[in-house]
Amino acid sequence: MSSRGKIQRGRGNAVRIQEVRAVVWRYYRAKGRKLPWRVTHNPYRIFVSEIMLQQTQVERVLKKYPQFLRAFPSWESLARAPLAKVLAVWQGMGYNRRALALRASARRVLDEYGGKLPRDYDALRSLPGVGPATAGALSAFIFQLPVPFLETNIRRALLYFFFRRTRNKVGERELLECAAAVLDRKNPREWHYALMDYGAMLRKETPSLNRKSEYYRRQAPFRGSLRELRGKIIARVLRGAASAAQLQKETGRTREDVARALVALLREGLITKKGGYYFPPEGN
DNA sequence: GTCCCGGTAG
DNA sequence: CTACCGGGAC
Repeated sequence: MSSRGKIQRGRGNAVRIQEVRAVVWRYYRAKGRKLPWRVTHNPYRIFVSEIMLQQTQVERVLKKYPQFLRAFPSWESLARAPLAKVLAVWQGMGYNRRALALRASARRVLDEYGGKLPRDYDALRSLPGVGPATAGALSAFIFQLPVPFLETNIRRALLYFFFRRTRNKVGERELLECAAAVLDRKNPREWHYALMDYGAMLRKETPSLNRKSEYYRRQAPFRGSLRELRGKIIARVLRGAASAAQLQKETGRTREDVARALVALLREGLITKKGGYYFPPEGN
């Protein structure tokens, strides 16, 4: 913590932390969101939701989540599913590599951990598609462990509570220390739900709060990007095999762009190629 | 049309 | 640090 940090030990700060907790809990009791992945304790279901929620708004996940769980209700069913099927169900979520990572994680949970998600943070962190935010969320939501973590809503809430008058950018370390300080160790699961809901509320009330975070990055435009093209190619190939020429014509993009996208998608295993035609990934 | 929102991996 | 998706707000 920096010298002017807001959460150094001391009587005043202890009071401040109690106030923050009280505000957050009060808001949660009144306006907390009842989300499908919050009413379950099934590790698989919570794991799926956390992968889906990466870089993806709650409203979109709400739509896809039940469909995905119907198609793949367990670690086993997901692990055995053909990649093409998983990608097909995933369509609309964006960032298709998450679907690969999700199935790969299911396989590792079965093969390495006998179908039981490990409690250990580093073991979670080593699963494909699981970074610090997701590992922390899984620790809290599945295992009720007091692991502080940062994601966008938590970041926003902490900036609001502890750095509202600060002019400078706030670093991740500082924010993580705040997260650890306010964490209610009696109930980490509900505490993080509450803090995230508070942050989500702030987004509507005070836009752009997160720009005070060092973590904040402005995004490259989506229109005309390779990302957009990749998504289109995957969606197209799932409907039926296509040649590069077809893909170029149908997407209206340059041959170079199409070639670049195809090479990358092949390398990542999101498509396959046979006799000049591109297909969804092969079975098993 | 332009901008905004959101974690992980290489 | 950069690449990865898509929908919704303005």
